Formats: sequence, structure tokens, C-alpha cells
Amino acid sequence: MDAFFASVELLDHPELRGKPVIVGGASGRGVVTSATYEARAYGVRSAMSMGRAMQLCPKAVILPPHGAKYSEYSRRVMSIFRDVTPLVQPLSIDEAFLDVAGARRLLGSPLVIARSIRARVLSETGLTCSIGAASTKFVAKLASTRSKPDGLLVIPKARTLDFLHPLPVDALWGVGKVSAENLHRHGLHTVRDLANTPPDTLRKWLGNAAGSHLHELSWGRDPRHVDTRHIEKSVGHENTFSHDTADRDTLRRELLDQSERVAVRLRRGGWESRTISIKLRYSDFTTITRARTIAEPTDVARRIYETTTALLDEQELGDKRIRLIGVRAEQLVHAGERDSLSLWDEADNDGWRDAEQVMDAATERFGRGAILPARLLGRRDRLYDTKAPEA
DNA sequence: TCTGGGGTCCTAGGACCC
DNA sequence: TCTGGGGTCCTAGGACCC
Repeated sequence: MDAFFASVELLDHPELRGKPVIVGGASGRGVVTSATYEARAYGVRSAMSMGRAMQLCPKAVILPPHGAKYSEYSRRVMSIFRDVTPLVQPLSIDEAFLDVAGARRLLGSPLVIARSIRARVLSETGLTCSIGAASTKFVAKLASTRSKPDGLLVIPKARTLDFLHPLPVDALWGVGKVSAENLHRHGLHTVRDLANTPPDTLRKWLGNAAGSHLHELSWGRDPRHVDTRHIEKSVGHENTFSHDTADRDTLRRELLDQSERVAVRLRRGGWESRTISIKLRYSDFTTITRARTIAEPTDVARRIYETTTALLDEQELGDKRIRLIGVRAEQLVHAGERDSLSLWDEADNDGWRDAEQVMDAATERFGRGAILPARLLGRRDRLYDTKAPEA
């Protein structure tokens, strides 16, 4: 979607169309979350502090964000995508990958499909979007970026390298400020430069994973498929204070509130969490995280709160003040997985003695041939702590 | 008017296990 | 005879994305 949040706001404020409009926190510590192209013409960018944005474009209209409204429009747009193909992978609230390989016979070429999606999105939501089409996900993503706003760009497979090689390195998905500066220092500026550098050298400069990955991308190779399954890894909530604080009661109150929000979202998703962490950002912007893995997964606010306050209490503040505090629940376990964890507890109660019997119980519970993450059956502490240690 | 809030992925060291 | 090789799990920090 083009300037998504700002575009949605314009639907409710048609009189602002054509003017520089910024969506973001208007208060002292707000940042820009979205800006119309009229505002971007002044240099306003996402994530910029509102102060800086106002310096660049003093006459911009600033609107507060309305998250629920954006989610609703997101849902409508994604549902249009799912009419085209079931192979939809939402990447964020306002963009998605569609695998249309199987839809070509029915719906036409990628160009035709893209045109019809853009027309439907516009007529059904009043919003414009941009589409890139290519033979790999990352080239499609780059193409959509290059076609913005309200554009469409198809990169035929045979033209992939012609498109890719002249681009600056930081156009690549995964190359941000730090990696770009790193590459510039070594004299690399374009994707072509990247392609002509041995992967070993890139690995040395950027780390193993990033080095290999970027070299592959520079030759247009990307094995990632459109993946419709989405597995949540963590759930968190954080908040920047309007004024830095060192008051532990204030910090604990915030942890309580955030723990409750996180717990509600865990329960809504049917998850429990094994690792709870807090995040602290000090006045000087240095940021630390502290985590604790608990004995039993939980979705209970009280447990999360106890863990986070313990972590906070272990932190020596000295004369430092806190700018931001946050709570995150990681190592999420689904209800079914939690059941399999409890197999071990039952094993104790029922006098089961060894792994074989637990496997039998698992088979009974989940069916023969069921595939479970190994860690769920691999609680070796229990295996060796049972009443018959030789087992 | 300095720098939000939601996330994912990678690295690296250390404890621990067989 | 200064001590292997295969792993997992946990913690902390940081780059990156929207």
C-alpha cells in the first residue's frame, strides 16, 4: 500500500488531499509513522522525530494514528488478495506476497493479474497500491518499491540481473545503514559490485549468514517460497515515558500494565510463554534486555509480572533514569505442545518410568506418526530424575 | 521539539550433556 | 601426555524491517 496510514486518514479527510499530511505521535517524543508524498517532498520520512519533520515541513498537517482502522483496511485488502490465490503471505500490515504461478491459466499473465488487483483495491477501498512482479520474492519486493507510488513493475525472469545490478547496495532487502556503510568502506556501491565480490570476502565483512545471503541475492537467487503459515515467535509491549523516570513504583506499575496486555494477547492466540524478558532504555538511549526462562510456560499476567519485576529489581539504576520500559514473552508454546510437555508430569504421577512409555502415551494422545518438536519429548531432566534412574 | 512500537533474525559465549 | 566432537539451551546485544 502507498503511504498506508496517511492514505487511510485521507479517506476521512478528503479536504486534506494534495497537502502534506503526517501521521504520528504529536506529543513531545513522537515520530513519523507515515507521510503523504506531498510531505515526503520536503524530506519527511518514516521514523523521523516529529520535531525534525516539523522543521522540514512546518505547514504539514499532523494526525494521530488510528490503529484499529488500519487493521480493518488491511483485512479488506488481504481478502482481495485471497480472491486471486490462496497463496498469500502477509509481510506486514500493508504488504503481502502472492504466488500467482498457478493462477495464470485462469486469470492471465502477471501483468494482467496485477492490473486487476490494483483496480479492485482502488474501487473497493479508495486506496492505491503498488505491485512488483518477478520470479522471486525479493525481486518482486524491490520492483514494488521502485514502482511507488501507484505503480506497477514487472521484471521478466530473463531481465532480472539487468534490473538488479545497477541498484545501490542499500536497495537490497536486509541492507540497512550499518551494512551499507560497511560495504561502502570496502568500495562496494552497487549490487553489481556485490555480485563481483567472492562470497568468502562478503562473509568476512558482514558475517556468515548475511554474506552468503547477499551474494545469492546479487545474482537474483532466492529460494524462499511464498509461505502462508505464520508462526508467532514473541509477543511484547513497550512504552516510552513522556519524561524519563527513576521511580521504581512507576516502573513496576508500567510492568504490571504491560504484563496484563501481553497475557491477554497470549491467551487470545492460545499461546503460553517459557521466556519472559524486559527491556530498559536509559536517558542516553543505551538499551538493555534481561530475560528469564521459567519452569512452566504461562499465559498468566501475575506470573509474567512477578518475573519482570524480579528482573527489574536485579537492575542497579544508580543515578540513571529510564526512558522506555517493555515486556516481551518469547519461546511461545501452543496449547497442543503444552499438553505434550505435561506428558512428563503424568509420567511421574502414573508411575511411568521411561521414555518408551512416554512415547506410547504421546502416540495415544496425538496419533501414530504424529510429528512433534523433539524438545517436547526431550526433557532429559525428567528422564534421569524418575524413580528408576537406570531407565 | 532527537530518536515509537510492533516484530524477526543472526551472532557469540557459556553451561551442560553424551 | 592439558583435555575431542557432537549437540542443545540460555542469555544479551544489535541490525533490520514496516
